[in-house]
Amino acid sequence: MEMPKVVDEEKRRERIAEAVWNIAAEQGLDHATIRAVAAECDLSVGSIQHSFRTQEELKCFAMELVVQRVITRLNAPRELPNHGSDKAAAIAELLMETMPLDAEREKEARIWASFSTAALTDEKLGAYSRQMNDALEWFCLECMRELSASRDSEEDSDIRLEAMHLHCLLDGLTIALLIDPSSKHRQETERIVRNFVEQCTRGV
Amino acid sequence: MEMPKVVDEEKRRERIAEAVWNIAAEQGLDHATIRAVAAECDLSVGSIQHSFRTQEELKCFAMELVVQRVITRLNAPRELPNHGSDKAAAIAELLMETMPLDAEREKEARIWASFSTAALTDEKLGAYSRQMNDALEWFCLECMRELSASRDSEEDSDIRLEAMHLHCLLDGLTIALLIDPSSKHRQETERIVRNFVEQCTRGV
DNA sequence: TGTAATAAAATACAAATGTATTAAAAAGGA
DNA sequence: TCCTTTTTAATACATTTGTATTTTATTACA
Repeated sequence: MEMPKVVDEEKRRERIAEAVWNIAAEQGLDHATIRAVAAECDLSVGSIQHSFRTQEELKCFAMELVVQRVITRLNAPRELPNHGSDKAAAIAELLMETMPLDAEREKEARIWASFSTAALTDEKLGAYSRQMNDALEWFCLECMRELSASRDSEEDSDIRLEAMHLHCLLDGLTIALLIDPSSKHRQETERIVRNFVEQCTRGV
Repeated sequence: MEMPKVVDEEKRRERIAEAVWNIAAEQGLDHATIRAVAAECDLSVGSIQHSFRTQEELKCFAMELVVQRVITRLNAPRELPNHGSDKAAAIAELLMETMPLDAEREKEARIWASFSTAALTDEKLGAYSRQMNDALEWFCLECMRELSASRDSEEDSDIRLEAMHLHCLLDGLTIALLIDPSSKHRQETERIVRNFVEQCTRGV
């Protein structure tokens, strides 16, 4: 007497959210109107409305999902070489993967930028922005702990500060690459990240 | 037979542009509709239209003006102590002034963030974004040159890279402060900037 | 197969928005 | 004071946008 529920509602919602991402990356979040989103994911406006009562709900979900995916990836278990320069190199690679060095990650970074900026003037989105920020900070902290493990124990507050330094550096490098994604700029980005890691292994 | 021109047209345009800034900082650039701008600066829609033919023209001018003012401030001639730790401290102060550590600068940073993000998907604004970026990069480079002047000459390319590092760090710290402007966060920001300057004076 | 429930699509509609047009007001010289 | 020009205000209008409403199509189960 009930239970039609043919389509996977959650999958549908994610598909719609991804359409929002596409538009946000290519035209800015403010262009993600219901109709534009419907066109982007080949659905009718009615379908979108069936999955999301209001546009606000849709935008929140779209940001929640992107934050959740980023966090999942940052928290993914990893194996690192046990010691020495191998480990440092591995961590540098890890950090590099967060940078928009190819088209796919550039798109992700553009999505991040548009939602983060929107979050500055939208309290609901602000919560997700802080979540994402915390996750990245934690990720940087883990990296710093790994890097400083090899050398004489340092004050934890110092490591925290260096983690925040790293975190901000990554954000800034990301922005710089979005503004100028030239290959020269990409190379400089790589060198800066590697230098940072190298300095950390040497202790300062 | 001509020349009424009572009001200073340029002043008027700047006043309107500043209204755009206010709205961008408080609600996001997409809320800066003609009517909202008119209300913000107590003018009629007709007056705005007299000064700016289209909304696009207004947004471009508003960004051009903000970029121009930032650049002017960055390029302002300064006197620095001649040598040693005094100079380093002065430069740290200089850098700190670019951070959103009070309400006024936080507002400026929010304006910067909204326009910069809009510039990612608006080619016209993109030009101004790159201008501002170059100016900040140059400013950082000057700071790094001052800091490294005291110690053995370094490769210029290394200094350039450190300048880019500093530049990105400042951008990232700015974003972090916009997301979490707590006083604890502000203190951490100050410590990171000072540590950076100090490390530069020591050479690495 | 038929029927109740659900999903999708189409339509409707009010509010907002950019801009063009028109009317009013203001201002400086003759 | 009057007249021409400019500025400001008011109005009009076509689009766009969010959302509500209505229709149509689909699906699972009896």
